Amino acid sequence: MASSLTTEIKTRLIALVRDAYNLELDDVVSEIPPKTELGDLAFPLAFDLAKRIKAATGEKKNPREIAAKLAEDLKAIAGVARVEIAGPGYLNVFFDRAQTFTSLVKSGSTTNSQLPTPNSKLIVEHTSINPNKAAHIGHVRNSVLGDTTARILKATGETVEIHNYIDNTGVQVADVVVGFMHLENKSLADIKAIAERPVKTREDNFDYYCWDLYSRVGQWYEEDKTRLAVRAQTLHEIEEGDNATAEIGEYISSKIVDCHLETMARLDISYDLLARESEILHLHFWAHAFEKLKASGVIVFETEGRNKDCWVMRAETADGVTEGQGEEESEHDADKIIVRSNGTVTYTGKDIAYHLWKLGKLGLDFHYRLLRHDHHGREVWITTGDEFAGSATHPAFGNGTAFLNVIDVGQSYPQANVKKGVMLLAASKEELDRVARSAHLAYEKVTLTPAAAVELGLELSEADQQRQQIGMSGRKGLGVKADDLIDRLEAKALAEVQSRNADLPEAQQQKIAHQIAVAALRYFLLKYTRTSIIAFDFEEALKFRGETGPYLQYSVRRLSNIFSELGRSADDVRVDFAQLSAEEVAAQFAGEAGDVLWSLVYFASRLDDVVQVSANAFEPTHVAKYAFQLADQFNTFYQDKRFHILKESDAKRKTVLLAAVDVVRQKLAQALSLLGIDVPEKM
RNA sequence: GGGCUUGUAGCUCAGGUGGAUAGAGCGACUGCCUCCUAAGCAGUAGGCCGCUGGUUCGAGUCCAGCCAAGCCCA
Repeated sequence: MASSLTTEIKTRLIALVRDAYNLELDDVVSEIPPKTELGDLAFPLAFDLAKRIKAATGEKKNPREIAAKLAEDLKAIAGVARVEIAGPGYLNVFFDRAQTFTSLVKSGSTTNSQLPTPNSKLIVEHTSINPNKAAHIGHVRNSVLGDTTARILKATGETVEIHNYIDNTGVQVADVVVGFMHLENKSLADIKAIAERPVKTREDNFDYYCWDLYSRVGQWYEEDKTRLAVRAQTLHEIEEGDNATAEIGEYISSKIVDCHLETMARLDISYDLLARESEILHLHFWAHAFEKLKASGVIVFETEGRNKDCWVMRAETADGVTEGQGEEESEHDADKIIVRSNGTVTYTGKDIAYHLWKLGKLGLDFHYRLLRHDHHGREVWITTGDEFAGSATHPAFGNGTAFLNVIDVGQSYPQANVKKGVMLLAASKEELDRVARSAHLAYEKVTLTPAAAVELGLELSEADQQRQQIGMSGRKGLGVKADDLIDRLEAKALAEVQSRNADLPEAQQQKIAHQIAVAALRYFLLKYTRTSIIAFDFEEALKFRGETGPYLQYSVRRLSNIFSELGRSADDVRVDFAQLSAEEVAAQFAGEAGDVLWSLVYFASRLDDVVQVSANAFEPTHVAKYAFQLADQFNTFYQDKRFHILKESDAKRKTVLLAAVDVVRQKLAQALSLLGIDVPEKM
């Protein structure tokens, strides 16, 4: 395959440079030339070599001359057709098109040949929505990023365990409990009646009910600040457990979690484990971690200064380099406090305890029970604090080699501290290296354009009208609810499907509309890099044309339709293809039309590389952009007058074209699957 | 005040480890359904890549300093 050939060429170049110039290169930079005519792989290394040779020997060499010397040897590598020196000294390699293409066709649907990384498990945490109200578009960005990143990591051979952290004892849950108990004077039975009432419209859903209630509680506090004492008391009772308030909190949060799981299932997102804050509390994870942190000296007790009587994390990095010691106190000092002078633990402290568990270093474990089977029938487990409620047998959770947390960018500093705390406890260099791979997958928020805010019923102040974007606010009840948006997408897609495929049964139309809606939403959220703020605009999100998910689906549909029209399978075509000689295949890649065909096939062959880059950077948008480019290139090819695939009279040429179509189809379908996008049977 | 992030076409955004003529979508304009094809395609217009320096054979990319916006922390 192309990527292994690249590796071979690089290895050879390093050896050549060693022999010819006595220089040791760590790696060789390669790039893809801007035009097919310039070659398939370019090495600008002669420029760098000229400089290094001059520095070492004082001898001035022309980069072109150096490149020419190296080129001779590369020609001998199997799979390399020819090598050219271009411009001021580029070394451009042309692949043997027939050979590369033939191996691509042969490899069929097999993906990366990479072996699974042994003894490694990545814990990906995403979603983690406060269980007190309906999920909105910002939450969905988190879930789609996390889910897609996990799919991509798995494709590179990683073992991935997906966690969804549930803060069921936090202040947000407390607020909704306050709403039910103090604003509405409802008992647990009353709340159950609401949660379990028959649902006629979305508005009847329990998470929608809580959405409104939560914003009313916010107003209630606003009206009289002394009411915040009610919140404090409620929160305290929830944290304590074993009382009526805690029971209500437990019921509400569990019901809301159910709602969230249903919402995410619509987008084909699921989890291995739901880890709950209540268990972290009641199983005393923190107390355990506290002892470890004290014993290892990672945190120290301050006896003087402004952090007097606090336990703080040492201002020393994992490398042993001290930072900002002495007079220069860090501005973020407060966050390095792990235990306050009044004896309470900070969030950072509790989070360190939880992450020690993720890495199997806490010396404590949750109990687990099977919560449900997801929409694919896979098991979804949840933690429990009650040993007897837990299942005797369960999968081995946690004990990961590294953790990846999908959390919005606002948490960057606390997250950095959590990682630092965990790193400081690493027992060995090897462990440190493994844990160092852990990362905070920070992503920017989804905000509202002023137009979207107006559409949601917000009356804009003059100042707001001037702004580019308006932040969503759960507290104010301002936001685009995930289920509302999916509903709108499905309705719009259904109208489109009906106008194109009126003859299909309604159930099938709805299934297709659903698939299109999911594709539109997922791609909309993945086309941006993580660091880009998405200003949500209804018109933009509801688009099915241009750079969108439905465009990608449509492209795969077209690719597949070629085979339906042909009346033969891709396997049949591969059998035909195997009969062709190398010369017959090569003939189809000659000339200008051959260049067009080759660049399409070559681009399709690059999926594995893109997936690897995407996985390394935890940036799923790379795969999304690649899929769009591949689809775009195919559609251009498809309308090119020189390629009338089914009408092609030359049987051998037709076979090569069909084999090429199949390669593109498989790679594009594979990319879409990594993005969590299904391809409808008809479009 | 400090930390993080961002600044590229009218708008929204791509541009791994510095490389050849900086790209896409949307919007605008001109065309293309007698064809395996219109959820599509071809074409036109649109750029001091925030500013100023520096490193380099070569900078949208790296470094420094400014300017502006957003977020986080006191």
